[in-house]
Amino acid sequence: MSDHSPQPDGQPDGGPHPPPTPERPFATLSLEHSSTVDRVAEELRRALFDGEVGPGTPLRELALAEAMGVSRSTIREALGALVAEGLATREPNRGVFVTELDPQAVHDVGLARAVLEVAGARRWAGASDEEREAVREAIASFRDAAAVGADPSELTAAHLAIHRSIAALAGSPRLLALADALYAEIRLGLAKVDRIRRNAEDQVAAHQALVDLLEQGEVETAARELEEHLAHAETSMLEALHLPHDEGT
Amino acid sequence: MSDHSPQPDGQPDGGPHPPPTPERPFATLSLEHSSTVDRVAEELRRALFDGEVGPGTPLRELALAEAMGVSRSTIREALGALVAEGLATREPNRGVFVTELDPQAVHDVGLARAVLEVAGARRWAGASDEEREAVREAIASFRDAAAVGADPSELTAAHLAIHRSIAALAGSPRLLALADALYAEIRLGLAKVDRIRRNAEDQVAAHQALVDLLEQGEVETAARELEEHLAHAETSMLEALHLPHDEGT
DNA sequence: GATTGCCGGATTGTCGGACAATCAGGCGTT
DNA sequence: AACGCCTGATTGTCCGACAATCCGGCAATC
Repeated sequence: MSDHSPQPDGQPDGGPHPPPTPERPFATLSLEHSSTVDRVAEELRRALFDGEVGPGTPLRELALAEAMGVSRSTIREALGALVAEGLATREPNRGVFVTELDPQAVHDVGLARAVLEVAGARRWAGASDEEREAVREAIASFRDAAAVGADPSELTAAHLAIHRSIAALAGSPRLLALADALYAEIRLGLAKVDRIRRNAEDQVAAHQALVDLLEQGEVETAARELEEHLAHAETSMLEALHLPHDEGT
Repeated sequence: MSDHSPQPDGQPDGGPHPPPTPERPFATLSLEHSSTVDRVAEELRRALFDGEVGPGTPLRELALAEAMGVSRSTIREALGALVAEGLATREPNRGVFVTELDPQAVHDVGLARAVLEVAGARRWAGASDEEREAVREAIASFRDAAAVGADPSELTAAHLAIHRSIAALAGSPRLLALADALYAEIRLGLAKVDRIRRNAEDQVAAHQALVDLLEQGEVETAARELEEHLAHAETSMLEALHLPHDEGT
């Protein structure tokens, strides 16, 4: 929860820069300093999300250092970041391991999601125009992705982007940062079992219906609908995790 | 968000160990490994909360290393932890500084608090007995502290402990971890302006009334009451931060 | 045969030193 | 006053080192 928007990759912030004004001529310019640690952490995240290293796998400092051609110190710092994001777990004097999602953790993530997203949905009317528009755009992207039959991982990303935009309605960077961390954990759990996706078209329709309710001011109905949707998603994810017989690559 | 309970000191978890059973004879035993980094981080937190180093102060690696008699690497790691908790901010190539709370940040913290605590309050009936009991105990402690006229910092701690116990009602470690981070930021902001506390007895009564509502099942009323309380707390904190003329020491 | 004691390899935790890259501020030049 | 340059301070990253800790296996013990 450091810079309060780890933005674990995948969902672009959407917020374009403010236009330049006569008094502030270069307001559009910005440049992201990328430290080595950042790049290492990013690469590790990618590997986790792509399922290249499964839950429980130890992340050895020396091995990683040699593999990525950087010093052990740098790896150590990057691992610290992953641990802080919940993607990995540090066991003192034993090392850090890719986080394993037990049913309890899945439930907790579901619970936390519900609180954040319902809070966002309830604030639909009070949110800014940009925030509401972001939700519509997220749905549109999801619809497009489903239409062209994108791969499961892209569908998942687009799907989560919708929920993220809903959580963003609350207008709190800190809450959004937590939501991002939760979505990252979800992606971690779904890395290897993405195929379980049901009919994408149905999903699009369901989410569209949800937003329709919001647009019509039926906030409470939408909130209940959302909670149900999330409860369903949770059991669905539990099933997926209980059938880890994926047989070796 | 690593172990999901940084427990930034102050509020003990309250949850005692599960009793030993015939099959698990030593369930009560546990031992906290304290690494050097942990202790450094803890000492830094203390210094921040006690106002020994004010917001905006740069935390120089070399200086800290020499002062605390540890290596720069260790300091660096500890600073990373503080940054991850939001207590400090890292500016690339410039160093890490004690976080300064601008009005916008205060508002965000207030917003996030409201979401988390209201969510907890709404779940009063659904929470476990221990969690409800924790709220009552927190209030009792606060009352005691007010009665014996404890110092402001202790009062603040006891006060926040109440709100923490309410957030805990939601039953989600992840949400609670975020709440802890928020309380830590609040403590940071209040480090030097603790005296603004109004009549402690009134505060006790107000919180007692809130819990009474919950006990009576008036959840929605309690939720509204709580939101109002938090909004008030926010403006009160803003006032405090706008009068930083603390002079001397 | 189960428990205990001990050894060895692997890995982390911490240290110290080193150096390039970057930044802030001062100083002189134009 | 704006620009360019230099210097000192600080960070980012690297390397090598060593003790502490942990795991596993093997031998000794009851």
